Amino acid sequence: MSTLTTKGSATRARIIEGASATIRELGVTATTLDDIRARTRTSKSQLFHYFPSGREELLLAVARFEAALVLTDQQPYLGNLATLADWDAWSSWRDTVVDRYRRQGGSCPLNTLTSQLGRTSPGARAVVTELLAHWQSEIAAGVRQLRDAGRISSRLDPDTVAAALLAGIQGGVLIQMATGSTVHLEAALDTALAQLQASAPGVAPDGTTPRAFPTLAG
Amino acid sequence: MSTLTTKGSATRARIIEGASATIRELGVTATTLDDIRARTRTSKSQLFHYFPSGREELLLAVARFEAALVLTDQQPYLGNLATLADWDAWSSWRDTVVDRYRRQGGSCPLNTLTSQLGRTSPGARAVVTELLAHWQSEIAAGVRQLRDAGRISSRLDPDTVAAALLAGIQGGVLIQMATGSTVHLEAALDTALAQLQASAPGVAPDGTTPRAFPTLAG
DNA sequence: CATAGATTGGACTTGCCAGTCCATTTTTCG
DNA sequence: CGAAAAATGGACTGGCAAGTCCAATCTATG
Repeated sequence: MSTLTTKGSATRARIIEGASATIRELGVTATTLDDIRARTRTSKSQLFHYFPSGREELLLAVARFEAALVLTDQQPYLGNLATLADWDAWSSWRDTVVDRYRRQGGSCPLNTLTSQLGRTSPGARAVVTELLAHWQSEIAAGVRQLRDAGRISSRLDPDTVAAALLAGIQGGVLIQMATGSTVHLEAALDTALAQLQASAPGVAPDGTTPRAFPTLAG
Repeated sequence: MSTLTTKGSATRARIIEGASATIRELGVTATTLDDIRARTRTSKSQLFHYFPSGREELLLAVARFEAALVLTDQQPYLGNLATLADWDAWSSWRDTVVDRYRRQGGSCPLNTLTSQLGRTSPGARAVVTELLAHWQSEIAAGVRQLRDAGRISSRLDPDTVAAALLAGIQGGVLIQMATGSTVHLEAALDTALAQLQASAPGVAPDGTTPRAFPTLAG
């Protein structure tokens, strides 16, 4: 690998971003190198100069890019979860997640990339796995915070709760991809948060709670 | 469309099943018509005889086939949910779901098919949407049953709970595809069931319950 | 400035794969 | 049986898309 000049790394970044955008529009399968070339105004040799082993390598770079995007995008909210022990932090995080995916209109490039690369390339699998682990650990930290502050039942295991919550989010997004609606995503988030809150000491057995957090009243 | 003879429909079915199996192994994108031909010992003309508009049409038929498979596979357990109002029914359903996907080893052809066809073909989208709706309504019926029997809080909305549960399952399977592990799937199911049970009238605020159902003890 | 290495343009090759076509065989049914 | 319809075999086409290659240009730096 030759050392990149300023110009070089700019081009490389342009390719990745363009590829990412193209994939969002067309899907991984339908996206060809020529589509990417067209959007990024690059030549064949540039693509293979910066990603010598070709398409796979570029797609992997896109996966990393998308993963980083998700994290930097969520991080402030996740950070709040881990430090505030405050229902409002959870509530606004919930809204952020829903907003993000609603705006994204059900594309989730990472899911698509996983479908295509997951089987073939262990690298892509690792990227996704690490993203999930990171995400989950931040959620778990938030749950632990709540538990230590005595705001949820001490019988809830933070890691299990976080795993379930993450699964709900991923599934909600997946379903959004098929149906176009975010109701499942919202149901997953709201249900999980309601569960946390309902477990709080001092909440009546039937779920009635004096706090202002949304519950699942029928 | 010419009328199918016995032999004809047998061949057609063989193609669909073979395609389904091939896709499980190779993924949708990597599966070519020749792969399917090889496995099903058919000729090009047969493929296009039974699926005149080609690959897309065949894939759609596979999607329908898989959807039907999931439903007939789950139906007895789902039926129990809707009639028994019994924690054991839920527990064994939970085990069935986990078993099914664990045995399947994280392939989920429907997810893969959605990724590839969802964008292009509205037909595939419809198949998945309908499968999800069906599945969800069966779960919701079970939850309603529990509620009417007074075994869970009346404040839980069956449809919302079912939507969240379904999202958790789908997400769990999706994560299994990336990580190879079913812990998220199990966490989603266990958390949801624990939530239902914890909401039962007579359960202590901290989640302590006299019943034998697994809880999320830390 | 000079040169080595980085960057870029784009024509060309290669191979694959969906889809076409027609000839042949098999089945149905009057 | 015998014609019509259905089923099958497999060669062939056409196009597309990934990857190669080399010549031409830029950029860093001594």
